[in-house]
Amino acid sequence: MVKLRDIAQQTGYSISTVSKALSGKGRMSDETRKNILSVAKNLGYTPDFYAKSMASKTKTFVLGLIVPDITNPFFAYLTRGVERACGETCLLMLMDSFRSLHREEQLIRAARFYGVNGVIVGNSRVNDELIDEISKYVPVVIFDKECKCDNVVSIVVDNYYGAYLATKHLVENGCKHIIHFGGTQELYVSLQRAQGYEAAIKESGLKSHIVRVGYTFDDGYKAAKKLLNERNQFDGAFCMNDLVALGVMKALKEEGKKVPEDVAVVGFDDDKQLCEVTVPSLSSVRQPVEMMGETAGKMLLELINGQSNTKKVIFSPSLVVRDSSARR
Amino acid sequence: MVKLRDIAQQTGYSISTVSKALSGKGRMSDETRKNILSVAKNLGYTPDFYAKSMASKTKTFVLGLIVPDITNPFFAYLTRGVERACGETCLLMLMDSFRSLHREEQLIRAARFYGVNGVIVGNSRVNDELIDEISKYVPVVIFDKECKCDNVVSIVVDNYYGAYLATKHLVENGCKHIIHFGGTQELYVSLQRAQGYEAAIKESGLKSHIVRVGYTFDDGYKAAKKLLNERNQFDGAFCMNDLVALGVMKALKEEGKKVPEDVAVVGFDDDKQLCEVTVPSLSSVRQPVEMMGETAGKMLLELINGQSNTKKVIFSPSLVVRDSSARR
DNA sequence: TCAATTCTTGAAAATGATTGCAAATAGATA
DNA sequence: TATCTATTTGCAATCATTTTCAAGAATTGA
Repeated sequence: MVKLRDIAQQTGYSISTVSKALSGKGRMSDETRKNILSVAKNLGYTPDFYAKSMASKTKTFVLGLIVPDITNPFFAYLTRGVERACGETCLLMLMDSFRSLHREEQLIRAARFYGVNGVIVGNSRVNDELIDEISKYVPVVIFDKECKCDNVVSIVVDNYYGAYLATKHLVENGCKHIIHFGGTQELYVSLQRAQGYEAAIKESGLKSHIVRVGYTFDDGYKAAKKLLNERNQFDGAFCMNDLVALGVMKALKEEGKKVPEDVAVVGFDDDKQLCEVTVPSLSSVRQPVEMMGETAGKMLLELINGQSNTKKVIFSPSLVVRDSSARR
Repeated sequence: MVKLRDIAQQTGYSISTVSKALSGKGRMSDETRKNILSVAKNLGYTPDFYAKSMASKTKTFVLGLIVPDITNPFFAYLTRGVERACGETCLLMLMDSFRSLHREEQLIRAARFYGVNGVIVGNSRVNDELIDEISKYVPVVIFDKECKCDNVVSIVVDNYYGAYLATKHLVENGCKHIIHFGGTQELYVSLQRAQGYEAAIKESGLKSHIVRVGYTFDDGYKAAKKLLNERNQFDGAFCMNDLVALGVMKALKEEGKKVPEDVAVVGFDDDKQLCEVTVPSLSSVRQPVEMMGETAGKMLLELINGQSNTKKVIFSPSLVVRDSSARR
């Protein structure tokens, strides 16, 4: 491990001169600097991060981002947003809890020991106590959850509004029987979306019909299959997420229904890899994930710098209309 | 920021005693320890990570994983594999270079200062010099690249064989005119796949037809569209990756060709989110990504522990047959 | 009561860098 | 030659912690 001392010995200069030569701060003859620089390069010198950030009081920021499942595109794009907020000024440490509560707790605790100056927790099931505890030591930004703690900023999406938008869109496209293929009841997100759906339905004088399905392709497929076999008539489907929507579409196709002519379908999440690639392409409610990530990063940096002006940021989703619901 | 000195002043003990009390290492009276601990808690003391890890030269057992694009499912699953190798014994630090060469270099250099004991570099474009340099200080595992350096293990996939498998499968399903929708020529991976395709074609006495396309959905779509408009006849398509395959399928559908009846299609990468979700579901060549990640993690741990027995690990891909190529 | 032993505690060096200030050197001017 | 200025360089303190070693206090046994 090459240190300043080694370079000093090689060149015959003092440690401080070497330091100044490398940082470009001190004044010295060109010859000296050139000499030192070349020796440093030869020896393959790299500054010790810890020593450096201890000696100079300029903090090098490391932001920690904890996600439940990195293979989920939602979190992948979230990551990208945070990264953008980091820019060149700080590094991002991404930790995947793999949906394990235990691991998530472990990671949250570990974060503050690994030189992390702040933590972003994406969509966590961790109990509030842990967040409270950790936020005493390290600023925290958290998704889809609120916290009274000083050091915490919440970032949420208006799921209600997104569901409302999607349903309204189906109504405006002439759908008369719109089924909501929803998630399980425990999840707050599911509840919000179901309520948004109901509001739009009621407003339009239609009858609401909610099926509790789940979150996977299979969940959507099976539920739709069952409904169709039971001769349930419907001409619109607002689905919990894109995967469910695709499952529904597959069932429809198998049963000889055309999308969007017979049944219009809208998903949620707007996973582009999925929505734009299928035939027909899938309409979906888009959350501005990347921007949310960027905002999270910015908020966290503000918190770290002690300028926490905001407690909560709410994002509005928008509707992306593609072929699966374009009836006209 | 509360430091040891503050606790020392409050309690009247020396800094070193305080340090020992907190770390639990030194021997001292219970009273002293209890006293120090409570004051530390009151003041909300948190150890300075930098000072700590500078003073104690202890290993942290954090593995660094650098990927070019975390939104790419391939790397997301790779990550999952590495995580599995980590288990409970070490933590994973994931860094995304966002396909920026500059950032990748920055990350590789930075890695060894963040308490990272080893680095896994996924699919890097970084020049070998940097790898050589960094591997002097920290063990490295690298994908799709080889390196003579002592501290480096390479992990590669037999792309040639994968392409061969896919093409052979099309032949066995009765295809007579199989087109390869390939990637650009620069990429080593593209070249290997094209060669595997050619070998299988030659072996079967058919005529090879390679179209240099690219890597995106649009690339596949446009190329297929063009071929069909030019009245090029083909009944089989082996594509560079799944996205290209889906593009080709969309073009086929638009031109009234049925998959797999008129044209059988096979992709590469076996991105499940894509392959299983489309209609028809897409046959694809599967790389054992997750296992590759796990192996990478294990290799790295071995390197760290100084038992580097292996220099290179080659993985065999396999073919996953789904509806898009199932003719019988 | 004295020596031996154990327990508790603190002084000080080390970690690898930064940085203000002083010293040394060189060149220029009187 | 002495003085002054500008330039170049290095000393030493600092950062927050760990850790070794030794000193001092308390306890034990004879």
